[in-house]
Amino acid sequence: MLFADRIKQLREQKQMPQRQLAAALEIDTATYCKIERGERRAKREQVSTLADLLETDKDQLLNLWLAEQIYSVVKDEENAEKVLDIVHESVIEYKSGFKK
Amino acid sequence: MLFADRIKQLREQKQMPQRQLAAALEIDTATYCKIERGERRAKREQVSTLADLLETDKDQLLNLWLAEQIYSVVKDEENAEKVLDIVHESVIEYKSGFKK
DNA sequence: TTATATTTGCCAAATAATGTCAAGACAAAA
DNA sequence: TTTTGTCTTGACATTATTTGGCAAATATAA
Repeated sequence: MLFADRIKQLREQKQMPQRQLAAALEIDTATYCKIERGERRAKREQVSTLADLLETDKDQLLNLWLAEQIYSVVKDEENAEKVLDIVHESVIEYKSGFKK
Repeated sequence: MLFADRIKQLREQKQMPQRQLAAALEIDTATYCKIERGERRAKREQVSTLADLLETDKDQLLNLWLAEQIYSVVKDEENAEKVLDIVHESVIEYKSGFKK
């Protein structure tokens, strides 16, 4: 489950209306609705705010937020798994000090 | 090695000037230069054209092209690997028929 | 019904991406 | 040094994408 589904799940668990979250993010409820349905992307700072309001772990939620962005790149790709492997390799190389 | 580095490597192996590839892609050499340096993103169709000119496998090059896009999302992230794992999971779920 | 919540479509504004031009840097000759 | 060709950079205009709001439509309750 990625970001959009997750914040919806959390919100429903807490029985909060979208309106309340939208207000906290200072956006229209329609916009918030779109974020929850994956039609709009939340901003990074908004993820943090949401984690607070929904009382969930910031890092975990941020990971889902990032995952959703990546997913949108590969979701229709035949070789999605292979591509992810390639990136995984690059991340490891990067961390091992082979910067840039 | 991701897309940008790879096309540069191939071009140098074949000792072709950027000018030649730029012409084939119908873009300015400056633009091509930026693509090769990762400052601009090639279009999907351009990847195919490049694979032809550089005589390399299309799918493989396309994978690198996708990888580069993903990498740009997670490269500065602490939890890059974890995020990739999450996406990997989602991809598997998707393929297993749990559409949408 | 009435009230509240969510969703949708459309629009304008904001933001990001793209490509070109002109100039600069650089190396290898000549 | 001057020339030639290649590559790179920065500023800028153009284009494309994203964003959020509004209003209307559709649910969901009460």
